[in-house]
Amino acid sequence: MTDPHEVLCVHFDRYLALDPAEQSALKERSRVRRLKRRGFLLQEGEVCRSYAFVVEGCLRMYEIDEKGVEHNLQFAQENEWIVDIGSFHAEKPSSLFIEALEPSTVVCIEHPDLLWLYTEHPKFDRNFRVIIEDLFVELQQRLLRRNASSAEQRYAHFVQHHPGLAARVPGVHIASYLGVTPEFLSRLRAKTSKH
Amino acid sequence: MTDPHEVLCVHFDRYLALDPAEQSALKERSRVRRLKRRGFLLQEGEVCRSYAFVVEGCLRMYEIDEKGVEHNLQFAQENEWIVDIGSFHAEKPSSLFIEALEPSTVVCIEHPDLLWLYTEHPKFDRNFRVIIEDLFVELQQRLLRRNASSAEQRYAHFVQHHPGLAARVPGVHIASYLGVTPEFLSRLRAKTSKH
DNA sequence: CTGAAACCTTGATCTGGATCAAGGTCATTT
DNA sequence: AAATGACCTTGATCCAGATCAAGGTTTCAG
Repeated sequence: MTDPHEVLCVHFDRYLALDPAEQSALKERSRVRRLKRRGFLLQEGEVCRSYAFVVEGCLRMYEIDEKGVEHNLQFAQENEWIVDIGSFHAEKPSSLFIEALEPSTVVCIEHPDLLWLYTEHPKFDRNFRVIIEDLFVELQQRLLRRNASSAEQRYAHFVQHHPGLAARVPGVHIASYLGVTPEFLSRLRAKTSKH
Repeated sequence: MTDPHEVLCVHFDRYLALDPAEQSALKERSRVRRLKRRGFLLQEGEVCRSYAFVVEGCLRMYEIDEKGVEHNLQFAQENEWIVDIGSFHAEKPSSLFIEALEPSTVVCIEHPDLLWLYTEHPKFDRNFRVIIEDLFVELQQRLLRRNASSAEQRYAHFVQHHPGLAARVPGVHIASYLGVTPEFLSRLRAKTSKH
């Protein structure tokens, strides 16, 4: 309903809010993309060309291992970023996929545009530093949990901290995100739901 | 070149190199700390007050779970950073420990000093953004490996990519870092070493 | 409306890695 | 030089979670 660019600008209010000049620069240097369910924003072998900000919908980023098994690394819902940062910055082919789980709307900032924003408006350096720091902390916690907690505990934690995702995303994908098989997740759910 | 501050300045040459003004600002706003073996830079319950850059030695960051088991989250050797970013920025008590595995020398930048550097010299925003981006990518890869590879593969990968650490750090700590028990790591080593 | 694909469940069996237990080798300290 | 504790190894047993197999339900494109 509201303009996707607008949503993105508002998002930055959570950090150092953008002044009008920065807002219009951002609008000029980004573009809206709409994806249908199962549409890809990135596929293995391609260079990840843009930082994507989710305005509406839900996406996942995953890898396929040598046995052909998928491993979900990240979900992104409204107001979250999704990008293969390694591929994006090095401009090297990615080993990841980014796929829409629902019809989705994202705002994309391509590599040269982001660099331009960084150097022309240092506030973007600052804001993206803070954004990544937060993601980094989350990721560290996830890795610690992966090593320190049982599948049951990890699932309980996921449901508690991402109730939206738990309801929105098929179990197969949650299982893969947590590092268990779909069968085992099903059993966990069965156990959990009796009381 | 043996001056720890000097080593830190040189480190930034890998990113946007610092000009003389930035170098002297950095020197003024950081301080050298020496730790003996088993000395702590951070303990559970304390606020992590500083970003630490390792000039010499080797440290680890870990958590102790409710059963009293340690889980190593990160090692840091010469020219690497170690900090609980979450605790540092939120100025909240940490749940982590940072301990020297050897007598070590680090350069510390405290919270107010880093903020001052960020606002006074925006290049630090940029450089720390890039530093964290790199760490973030590494962490993502580790999490993917944790979910997609066997203990044997993870250990092989560790030895290949961190031969220095593999030789320097006791097996117990490597095991914990990889998410296996020391006993199992010992068996992996036995298997691996017979050609 | 229909068929195929996506998704979930449940049972039977198997296995990578954990746990428990014991002994052995170094270093450091006293 | 003994003693303490850190570190590594090896064997026996156990279990959380994987794998394999089958059937059931919902979703949706044609």
